[in-house]
Amino acid sequence: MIKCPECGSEDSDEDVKRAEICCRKCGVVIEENLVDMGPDWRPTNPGEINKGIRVGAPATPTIHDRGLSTIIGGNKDIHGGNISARSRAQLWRMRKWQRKIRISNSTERNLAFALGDLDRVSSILGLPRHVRESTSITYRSALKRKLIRGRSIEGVVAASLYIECRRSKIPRTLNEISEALRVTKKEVGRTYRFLSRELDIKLTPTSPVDYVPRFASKLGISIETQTRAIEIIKKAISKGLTSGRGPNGVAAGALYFASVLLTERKNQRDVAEVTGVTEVTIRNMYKMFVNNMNS
DNA sequence: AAGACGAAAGTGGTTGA
DNA sequence: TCAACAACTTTCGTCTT
Repeated sequence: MIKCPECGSEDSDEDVKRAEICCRKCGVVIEENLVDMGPDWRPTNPGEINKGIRVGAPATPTIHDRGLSTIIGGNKDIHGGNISARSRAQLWRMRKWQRKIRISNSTERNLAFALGDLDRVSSILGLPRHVRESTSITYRSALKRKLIRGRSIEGVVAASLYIECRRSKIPRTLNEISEALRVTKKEVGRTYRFLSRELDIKLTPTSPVDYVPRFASKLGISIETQTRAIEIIKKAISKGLTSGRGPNGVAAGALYFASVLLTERKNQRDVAEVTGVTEVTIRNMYKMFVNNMNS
């Protein structure tokens, strides 16, 4: 168990889904971007589960050929000795063809690029592995259905990522994703709607509640205040005040409101900064909460 | 001086004819 | 396809602490 650097409590909470460890007492995030320390092998097919096979890389959707290709090695024989010029030439030709076959057509090349982007971005955003994998699966099906045509690779990666984050209930805002991938927010939004229609993916609207823990820990807001913010949001939802309003705006307003109520006041600029909405929106949400929550 | 507040105009997306 | 519309942003001036 890890000791919290803020309050010294040893009661920490490991959230595998969000890849975070946070303190149960004060809510501070102790560790972010957890690395899965489990074994990096796993059965590559159902039959192998029982056999307990422990070798070989797993087939992973995050590499364009699922990590199953052969790599032809260097110019030494198995004893470490040199090999003849003729064999060397042959090896060279074999490698050449291997490369060509591995990334043979435009589809494969596209996938290789896309998965590279995905890898980079998901580490920037600190996303757990399962999101990365399901994103690459989504991307593959988009590719197979020829939905990439006329769209940028980054745009479709961004959209797939956005979809999978929402599905796994660890939403990232359009802002965060578009920034990480250098795609405009507009394009991500458009592509995301297109994909969800074409691939028949139905998403439940994001609940502002899902944003609270992450925003709160970035702001250094205590668990009590977080809990209060969540209560506020739930109450607002049940009164129908949130419909049509951006979930991150609602989360921002509720966090600000809660921080004022519990005398842990944060300034609007900081809240605006981490939640990706403007101070004006926070004020509007705040006003709305104040006017409607005194019952 | 920094932060909070509000007004007003602008922007991008959705909707319904 | 286009105009109306709501949500949100930008900008800026004023008030409060």
